[in-house]
Amino acid sequence: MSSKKADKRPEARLPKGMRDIEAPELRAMERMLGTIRRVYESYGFEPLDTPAFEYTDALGKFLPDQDRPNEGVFSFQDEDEQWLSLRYDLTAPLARYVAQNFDGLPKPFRRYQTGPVWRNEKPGPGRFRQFTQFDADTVGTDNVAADAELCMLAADAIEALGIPRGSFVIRVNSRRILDGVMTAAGLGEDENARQRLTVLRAIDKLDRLGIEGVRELLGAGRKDESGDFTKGAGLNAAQIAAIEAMFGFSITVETGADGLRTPKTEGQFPKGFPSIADVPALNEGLTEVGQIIALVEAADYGDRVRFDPTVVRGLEYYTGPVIEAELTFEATDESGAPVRFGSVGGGGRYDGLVSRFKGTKIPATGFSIGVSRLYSALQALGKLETDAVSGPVVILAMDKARLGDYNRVARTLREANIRAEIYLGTSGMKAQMKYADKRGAPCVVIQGGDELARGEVTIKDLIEGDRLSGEIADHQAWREGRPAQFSVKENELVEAVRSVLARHAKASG
RNA sequence: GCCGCUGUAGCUCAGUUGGUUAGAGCGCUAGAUUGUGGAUCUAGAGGUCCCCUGUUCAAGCCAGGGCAGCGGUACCA
Repeated sequence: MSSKKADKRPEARLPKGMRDIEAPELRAMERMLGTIRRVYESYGFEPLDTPAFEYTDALGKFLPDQDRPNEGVFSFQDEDEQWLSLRYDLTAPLARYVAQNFDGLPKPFRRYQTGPVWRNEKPGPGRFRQFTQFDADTVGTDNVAADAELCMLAADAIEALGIPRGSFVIRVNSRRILDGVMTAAGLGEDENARQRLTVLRAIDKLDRLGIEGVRELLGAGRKDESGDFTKGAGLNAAQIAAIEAMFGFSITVETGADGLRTPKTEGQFPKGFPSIADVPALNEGLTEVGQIIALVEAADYGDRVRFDPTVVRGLEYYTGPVIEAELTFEATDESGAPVRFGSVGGGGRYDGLVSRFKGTKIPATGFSIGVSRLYSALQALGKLETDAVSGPVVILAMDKARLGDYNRVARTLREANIRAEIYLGTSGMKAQMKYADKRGAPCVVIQGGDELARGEVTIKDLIEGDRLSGEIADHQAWREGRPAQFSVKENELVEAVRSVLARHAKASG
């Protein structure tokens, strides 16, 4: 029988696409962020933090013809009716910060930043509405050395996290190459803007759908397994062949007698289309990617960074080189099904983002790691020490009148750098033992009337006790035998606890 | 947004052609055991059978509508 009162109780539940992160993951995540931070710091980037929300117009998310914030971002109105939005990445707030503080900043300005971002989209497996990014950006230079550096930074960060060389690749392309190819294919005019977007989306899906699927999307369209039809770009066979020709473009680096490296590009369109040298955007794009490849090869990153004309990235603001960090190994999930991790980070050059706020041109380039995705990958690779922190030593509250003494015991352990806590509940000894077990305590400290009278403390090694329990079937014997416990004088407490901790550190290491 | 699948205890699930008081395992709480986490045994708590409407003497089961979750797809700064 449910009362009306009960019906009014709120349901304890998470908003969809949100999640709680508990101690083991939180600790592993923090170690991971520390590793990435050290790499970013080593390249000279400075930390910056900005607020979770910004004025919506500063984030640049207005629909062209509507006075309301775009869907996809969480927005609300301030008391003065101005629209505010939760940040959906860390780049837009950076652009605002740089524009606002431009005169006082060193140029180029280099900063790193991590924190949660929010997107109001349908959540999926491994996709949440709140997630963490870790960005490094260089603002105020159009030097491709900045883009090349980001490729190396990405490789260093991923490797520092324990992903071995050969299990990941940093793929580089340029938006100008894509634009040039589309121009060559006859899609350069303004009226083809929509078609160009469709073409980019189709190319972006090459790794997932294969060449056949991309052909369908470039042509009439494609029907997926669920029966849903995706309209294609409507290109003719010759145009499709021209786009496909791009997949064969290559860049090689030649080292001359003087030790200087010169990039050499190769590729050609089918008959009836211009040569690549005759399309300015394409030429510039290949040149800048060639320079990046030459720079990373000179620094011995050539095995981890390579040109890939199918990299597209976001459609909205990239203007030059685009980079994507991809994991190339496969793993299996709990049910044994294969999982591909794919992209764990990306970025590129966005020359228009800061300029939105100022009249002058301020080029910028950046790279962003998708922290949660990378975390799942590390987990699948077994590169996370999730149990690196053991539970605290639990001091049993045997006698309430003696809480003062127990506090002294706790303090002694803490001063010796040992995590320790007094049982703070009100239940009896049995429940306290269960509590210590559940907390993952390596041992408990027992000081009841017997020990007090002798000036001693009893230490029970829970891990050793658990092991011994396998050999004891009879509960009476288990209980009365008091396995894995011993008593020492009060002043030997720290030493005794340390010996227990050391025993298990060895056993697990 | 579109397509498909699934909704029964905290979790995983069973539930007969529609038939009385809806079950199991695990988990949880307590006792056997007043100073001992495991094992064993016993007991207990825990249910809007997703919601609404309909069919029927009778609905967890049938029909219609809705909602939610999952999977795929689209979009993704």
